[in-house]
Amino acid sequence: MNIGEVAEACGLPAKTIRYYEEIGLVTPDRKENGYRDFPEAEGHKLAFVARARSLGFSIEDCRALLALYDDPDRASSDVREIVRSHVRGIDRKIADLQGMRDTLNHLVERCQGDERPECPILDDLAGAPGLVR
Amino acid sequence: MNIGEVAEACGLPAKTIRYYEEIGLVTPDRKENGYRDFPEAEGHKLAFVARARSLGFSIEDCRALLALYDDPDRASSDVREIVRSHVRGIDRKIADLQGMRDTLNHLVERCQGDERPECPILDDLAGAPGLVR
DNA sequence: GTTGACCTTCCAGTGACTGGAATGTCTTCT
DNA sequence: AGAAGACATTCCAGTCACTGGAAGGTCAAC
Repeated sequence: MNIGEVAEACGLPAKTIRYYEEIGLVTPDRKENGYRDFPEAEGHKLAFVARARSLGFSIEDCRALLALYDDPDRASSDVREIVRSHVRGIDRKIADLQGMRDTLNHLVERCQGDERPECPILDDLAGAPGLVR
Repeated sequence: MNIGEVAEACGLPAKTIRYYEEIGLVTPDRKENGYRDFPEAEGHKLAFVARARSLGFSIEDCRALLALYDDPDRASSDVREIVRSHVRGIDRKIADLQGMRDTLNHLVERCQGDERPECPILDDLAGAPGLVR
């Protein structure tokens, strides 16, 4: 399979697939003309990585997950631990974002949003002791 | 004020403050010995940016907010629009992360997490038609 | 005079791509 | 046979917001 076909199949841009080869996530063959040739297994790996990335895993997580995927003697607890740790990270991010959103929503509520310069949002950012801090 | 003092005061690393000068967010004076000298107004700007960054605003948002902060003829609606747009972005991120978390939690629930290789998580990533997809 | 804390600039690296230039190859049409 | 257009290749640079480190200058205290 050419890079274009495998890109179409797994939903990743060709540029990204070349990058994944560069960092050693996949190792396609080469045809005589220098074109990459992806056997089925490499296409599967790319689809695997695409799905893992869409679930927020880092490239290094993907590398670890791929290694487990390739290892018939893996322990499923190893997989689960990677995933659990990732979920903890996601939970932290969600909590951070919710904190920001709540603060910002309070500020937006208190701002008239008209043509006048008075603005509790700027006052807060400038360090004025607001109600919500 | 030296960079170290202002860093202490606003809670930003000195490196970050130098970077902010490089990209034109702040413009400290210079002493005869070449050291940066931050007048009070520049220290306030840094504190402003530090707070805005902690609320997730991009550097370019900070630049726009600083410009409004400096403009006595601003309209508070301009401020509010920047903030609202930022909140929309945060909401999108939260929704994305919650989607990931829910999917991952379902997968973790179905994985035994023992010494055996069978693993619904890997099956899902590999594209097996799982229950939760 | 020497230590140590502070300051300076400059360069390189992070993560995960993405864009673009310059060039080569393949397929199809005339 | 030649030309167009779609595909492929490599390499370099840029993104965002810093962060680390090297090599060196300055200042205050002992």
